[in-house]
Amino acid sequence: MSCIPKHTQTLRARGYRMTPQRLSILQALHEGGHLSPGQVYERTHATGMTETTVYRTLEFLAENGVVNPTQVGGGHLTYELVGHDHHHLVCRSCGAQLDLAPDSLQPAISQLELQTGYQIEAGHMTFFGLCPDCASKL
Amino acid sequence: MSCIPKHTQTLRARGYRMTPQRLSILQALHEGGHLSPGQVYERTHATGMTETTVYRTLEFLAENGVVNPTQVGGGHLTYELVGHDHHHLVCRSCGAQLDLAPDSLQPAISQLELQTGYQIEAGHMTFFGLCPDCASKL
DNA sequence: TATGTTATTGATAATACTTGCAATAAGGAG
DNA sequence: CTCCTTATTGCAAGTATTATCAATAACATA
Repeated sequence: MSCIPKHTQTLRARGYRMTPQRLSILQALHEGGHLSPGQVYERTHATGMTETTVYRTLEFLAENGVVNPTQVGGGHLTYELVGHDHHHLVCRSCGAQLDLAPDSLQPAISQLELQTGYQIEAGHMTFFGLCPDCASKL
Repeated sequence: MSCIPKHTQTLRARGYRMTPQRLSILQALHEGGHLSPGQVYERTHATGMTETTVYRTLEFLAENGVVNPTQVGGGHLTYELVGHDHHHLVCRSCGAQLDLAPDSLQPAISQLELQTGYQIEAGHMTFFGLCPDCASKL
């Protein structure tokens, strides 16, 4: 079951349009998990996708809450569909990555929502730190 | 009082060197708060700084825990000295930003450290969400 | 189903960022 | 103080990302 029709509705309701390019990118993210703009382009350019469109569409989808932008490692951005939520913990020294349960931050986030009145969408946060191995070596 | 001598020691202890370029970049961050690579370059190129060196040095300092890379808004990275810790909450619709107290995440982070064994350095996290105004409009 | 409005795309050009390598200089050893 | 090792820099060339604008096509309406 795909959640793509739902996103189509969301966008239409706001006056935007669903296009083959947007569908193709959503499909790629649905199958691929986190992908960088370059990886999205690789998976979609067979159908006549442009790099410009990939970048623009990913940013557009992020603004509309359909995908989450995530900073993994050294300053590079990846994107993933909302609803595939989980958090990352990456070692700043060796780069080792750990996935964290989506609700591991829930208490903290609920607390922040109460304090600020914001409706927080923190489906995909990345924390940096030192893994036990590297911490013991430094 | 500057904390730069302390960072010099840290780097030397690991076999790295302190250079005029690194000092100049640390100084700029000390005065400027968060800065993008471009902003760092603007503030330092009078002394003969290269763009390449700015990018390389910021990445180097981040790897060594001297600066925090922070993703603010649409995929662009800024850096700031550690020790100026606080978190951000930015509205994905109108861009409004709120600063959060540095210890507002402490309980959650301590919890994660226990679970994973990692030593987490989350001095500067950015959360996205909807501010009360935008939430009511959509 | 045909039509009009306007969101979206693609091509091009500009800017931002990264990589490779030879030349330089930090800082430990003598 | 001088020399040596090698971390660091600058240059030049490559790749990634963003901006501009005319041409296209989604989809609401009749």
